[in-house]
Amino acid sequence: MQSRTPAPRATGRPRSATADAAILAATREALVELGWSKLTLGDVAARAGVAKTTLYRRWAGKNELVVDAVAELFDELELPDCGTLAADIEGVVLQYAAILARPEAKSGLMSVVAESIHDEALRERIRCSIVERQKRLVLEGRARAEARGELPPESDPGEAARTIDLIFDMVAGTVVHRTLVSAQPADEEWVRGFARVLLLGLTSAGPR
Amino acid sequence: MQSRTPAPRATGRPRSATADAAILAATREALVELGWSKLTLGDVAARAGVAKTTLYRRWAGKNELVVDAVAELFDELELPDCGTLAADIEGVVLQYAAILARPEAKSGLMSVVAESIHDEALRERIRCSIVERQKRLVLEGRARAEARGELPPESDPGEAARTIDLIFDMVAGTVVHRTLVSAQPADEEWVRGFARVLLLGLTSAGPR
Amino acid sequence: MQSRTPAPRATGRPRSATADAAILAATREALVELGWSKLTLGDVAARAGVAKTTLYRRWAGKNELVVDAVAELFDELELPDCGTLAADIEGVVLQYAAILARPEAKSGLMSVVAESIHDEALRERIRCSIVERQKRLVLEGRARAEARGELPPESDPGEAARTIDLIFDMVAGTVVHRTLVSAQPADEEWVRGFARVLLLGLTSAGPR
Amino acid sequence: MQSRTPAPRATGRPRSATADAAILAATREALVELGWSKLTLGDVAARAGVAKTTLYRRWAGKNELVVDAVAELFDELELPDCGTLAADIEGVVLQYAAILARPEAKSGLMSVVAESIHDEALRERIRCSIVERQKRLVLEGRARAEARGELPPESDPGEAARTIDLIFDMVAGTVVHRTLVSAQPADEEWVRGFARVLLLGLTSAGPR
DNA sequence: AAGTAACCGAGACGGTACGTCACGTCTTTCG
DNA sequence: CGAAAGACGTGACGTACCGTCTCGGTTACTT
Repeated sequence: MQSRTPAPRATGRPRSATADAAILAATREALVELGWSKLTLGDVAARAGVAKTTLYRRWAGKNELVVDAVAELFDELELPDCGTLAADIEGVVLQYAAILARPEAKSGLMSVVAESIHDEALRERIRCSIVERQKRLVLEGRARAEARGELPPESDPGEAARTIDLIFDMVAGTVVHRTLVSAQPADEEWVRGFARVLLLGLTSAGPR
Repeated sequence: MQSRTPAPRATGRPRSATADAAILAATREALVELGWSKLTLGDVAARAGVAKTTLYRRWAGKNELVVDAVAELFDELELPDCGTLAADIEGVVLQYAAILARPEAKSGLMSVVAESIHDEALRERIRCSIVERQKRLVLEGRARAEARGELPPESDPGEAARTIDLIFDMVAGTVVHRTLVSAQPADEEWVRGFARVLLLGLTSAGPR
Repeated sequence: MQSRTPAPRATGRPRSATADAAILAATREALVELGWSKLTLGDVAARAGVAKTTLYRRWAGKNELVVDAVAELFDELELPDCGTLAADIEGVVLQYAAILARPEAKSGLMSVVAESIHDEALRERIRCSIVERQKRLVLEGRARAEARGELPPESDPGEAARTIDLIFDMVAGTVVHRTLVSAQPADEEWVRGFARVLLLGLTSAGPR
Repeated sequence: MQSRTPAPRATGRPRSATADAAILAATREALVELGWSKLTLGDVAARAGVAKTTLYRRWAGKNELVVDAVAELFDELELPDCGTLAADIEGVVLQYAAILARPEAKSGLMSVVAESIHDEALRERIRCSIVERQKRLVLEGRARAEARGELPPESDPGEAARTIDLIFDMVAGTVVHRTLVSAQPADEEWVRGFARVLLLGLTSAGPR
């Protein structure tokens, strides 16, 4: 969320801090009820009990607002130490699936990603606010696995980065596709199956 | 795609066949230039050299139109027999990636999927027009692999279906995420790495 | 309605005669229900059980159609010989009022007259089809009154024409205004009062 | 005219006062050029240099707008004291004729009256904004004539009202019919003739 | 009896205007 | 001086009719 306000002015009446929270909450609420395309800033302002101008003073448009509203959802992501790599993978997949099961995350995330295709600034904002926050978990997981000796330490840093990215795309992408496109629940059983395939693929020794 | 027209009437002036093609092409063109949110049906009609009413006579709205326009892109999907399962997997992933590299596919697909979250009918339309068409490739690939003896024949049909779905979600989801969210190209090298992990995960013997 | 058809061809299938009547009747019906501005030719065609093209083959547009539909109403105008000038005037005013009491006449007549202000051809059509048909009654009435000796024979033909026109404007205009603008019924009592004033004004000797 | 605005709010940006005048002027201009049926609110808005929405915020539709635009024309009506009843009648008829000679009055007035046949609210609006404003002149004229002794004071108030209404329908109706239906100018000579008949009819003693 | 020309219904077509909605900006008054 | 309220210009929406056109099929005159 970190500072939409370009410069913290000293003078005049300060901006209401509660308004921010109310607006983001109202945005998520509207996202659930209406979806991205039918969500209007006027409606969000009304739900938040705030004038439209107040909203425009803080965000540049619908996309920016929704990114911030959705990003807050990912603040709760955390990687519990389950003891084994397999369990850790299952854990993170389940957490990610839990967030994506919430309709405000589905509508919001997909829509802003779609919009970001034609908007570089938006893409950057998404990466900072949402994507990197998730990738952190993958990094942590790998570090733990290496510490436990489940994975060999990767000497080539470039290769390491590529692997991280691949894992991340596989985890996030597969869960999203299961949830949104196939419209099937990413429940525990499914997660176990997916995690098994993922783990095998990553740990099986094989020629490059 | 097949038949938006609910009933093929016998009487009256028949619908112009060329108009359909022009409209869908114009839709893809506009999708590339403007993206989903800035695409307007009036603009599409103008590009297609067609009246707005003609467009509304055939499609219920923006979403339906875009689904059909994007679905045509997937008609060219085909599974070349590359001789080995590994090569086949690489082949299909590459083909899918090639389609998703086109901006009209990116914008269009993501946006309608996002919209489909709040629209059951749209979700169904997407499944019929786009998803099933892709899943067919996975089925074919599996059948070939079994015929070659690369994969053991699956006796439990329920388990087989689950595996197919998982593979499909992994392939499509990962490619989409790589291409759209991570905004990195799904080039040949990446595809090789991904296919290797996927193949190892699927073929490694292991306890369920 | 004297020849909408520009040239009566000899060959081919002749136009359905019943269609004309059905269309004009449907027009009057629609005029009653909807009024001029909400009346659509498509709706009239549907009511008449006729294709829109059939309608356009016979009339150039809404105005022309309505003029013909309304003109038929005035065919029934007739001047009964009531024995005295006073009674004759009352009679013709009552007849005119009776026609104007019908809503299809009100909407239709006023609207086409309003349209005729910007359409010379339409004005001419109205004059031929409707106005002259009414003026005939005034002429007849005057002739009878002269024959009875109630009015002195007018020697100056120009002056005679001017008087006829004035009477006609007074009768038709006053009845229309009473009925449409004041929205009061032109009942027998009111007609008696109006006819008395009119008769006194016309017969009182006085310097020009 | 007086206040289309249902409630004069205190808060928010007030409505532009100049916009109202510009819109009504533009309406009259368009009425002259196009007539009622070809007049579009979009065109009026463009002429007035105003957004279409601004127009719809103030008026419910074309009819209401035209009534107000035409009503302003009748604000200038005034009864000059010409000294005699005959001169006063001539004066008011001439004034009314002068207004009706303006094409915006012709098209506008006739059309809204025609529309009012199917719209009670519109009829009421016309009565308030236009008709009553004219009837006032008749009342004034009668009062003056009585004061001068030209007309006997009417004891029965019901009969007085009926006479006023009759005179009003005769004056307004006849002038309208002359101007619009007969499409002849209501010039001074014609007015003199008409006023003479009217005066004789009203003042000649006669049995009821 | 066959040919054929004009009719008929149905309905798609390119248009124009509709009246509404949301946008993002602006001008007010109030706290 | 910020915030609410709400009017403003802009532009797309989806709909309704317009008047024209293409169909397949039907009549009634002509030969």
